[in-house]
Amino acid sequence: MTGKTLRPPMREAILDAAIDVLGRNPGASLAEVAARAGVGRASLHRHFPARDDLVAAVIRRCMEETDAATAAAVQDAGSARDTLSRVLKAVIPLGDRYHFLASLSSTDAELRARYEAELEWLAGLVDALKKESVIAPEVPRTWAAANIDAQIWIAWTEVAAGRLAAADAADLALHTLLEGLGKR
Amino acid sequence: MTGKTLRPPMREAILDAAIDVLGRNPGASLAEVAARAGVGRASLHRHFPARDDLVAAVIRRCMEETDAATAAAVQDAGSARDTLSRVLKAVIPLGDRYHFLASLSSTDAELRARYEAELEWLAGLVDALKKESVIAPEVPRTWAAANIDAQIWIAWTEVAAGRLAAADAADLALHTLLEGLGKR
DNA sequence: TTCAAGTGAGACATAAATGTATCATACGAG
DNA sequence: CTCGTATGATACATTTATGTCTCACTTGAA
Repeated sequence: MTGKTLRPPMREAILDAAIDVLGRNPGASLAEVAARAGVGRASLHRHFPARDDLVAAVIRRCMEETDAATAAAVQDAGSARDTLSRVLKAVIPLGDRYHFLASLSSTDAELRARYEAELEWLAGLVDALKKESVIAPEVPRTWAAANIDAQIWIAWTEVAAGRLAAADAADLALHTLLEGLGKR
Repeated sequence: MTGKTLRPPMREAILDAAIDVLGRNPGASLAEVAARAGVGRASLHRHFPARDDLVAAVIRRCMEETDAATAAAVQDAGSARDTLSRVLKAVIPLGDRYHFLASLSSTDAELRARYEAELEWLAGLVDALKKESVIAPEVPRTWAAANIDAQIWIAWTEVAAGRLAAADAADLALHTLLEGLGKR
């Protein structure tokens, strides 16, 4: 049948473990990643010959996941404000993935370019929000963008700690942004 | 005379370099720190025998600096809101120091305890701000505290990047907090 | 000038992570 | 059952960071 996507998805298990372990401690050893994945260290090297290969694969996977999660939120028509709301709801559950991208320092040119494109898109959303007077015109672009990133991270942290439900965290993040950046 | 505090303050230069280098990359080598300080690697080891000694000294120094900077802001009487304003103005220029403490994982019990005390104090300030109706009662304590930390970091980043003046960044951070956490 | 203390440079030993190779085995397809 | 593939365990070589040590040099004080 599918014959390819079935069978022990060891590669996926390693990537999940890497996000978890390297997300907490970027300097963690590959032995720790392999142990977390319940896999031998040698097997890890079979799938990812060098450490950089693993890191690049993790970054690529995080990008794909966040892209997939936000695709629907972005495509749907509507105001920029609604887009922001949908993006927050979609991205906050992937906070650990998103955070991995932010603390990224890959030498891979393609990944760098994709990340730059993401930042550019966020800046564009900020501009659209200003046009709708959702964000005040005198708020600097970078200030607004940094605040959106921060709210995503804070919301995910609170959810991961079990202190908030995902939906509540998204509402709180949206409200904090709209009031914090909107009023003058 | 003083004979001790004068002369090349090499120790201070090393600590400054460590904040800079380790702040950007916690896994950086001591050779990088020594090079940034313009000092031989052997000399670094004379002042800080082991890596942990350097890290602990950096953390201790960051705590002392932030304590000193906030001491006046905290002692002055006034509303919690004014205290928050003064603390932001005082701490934002030390954003790199402050950030070092947040991303800390020292095994030193004393430093851990001091850090816990700082978090406790911040939580207390949040409570006081709620009593003054500066922060809405339904905003969770941890949400508010995380937002204060985030604004300090964002403000420092913008100042360090040359995109904002320190005073403007502090005003922006205060405003973002008051509106974001205050209105319902 | 002389002397003591501190420094830089380099050699050195050690520890840890990384990457490679080998081998026995488990597992699924045929 | 048999074969081929992938895995785990292990050993190994290599690299890098760490920490120690020595020695020549500079500097400031006596």
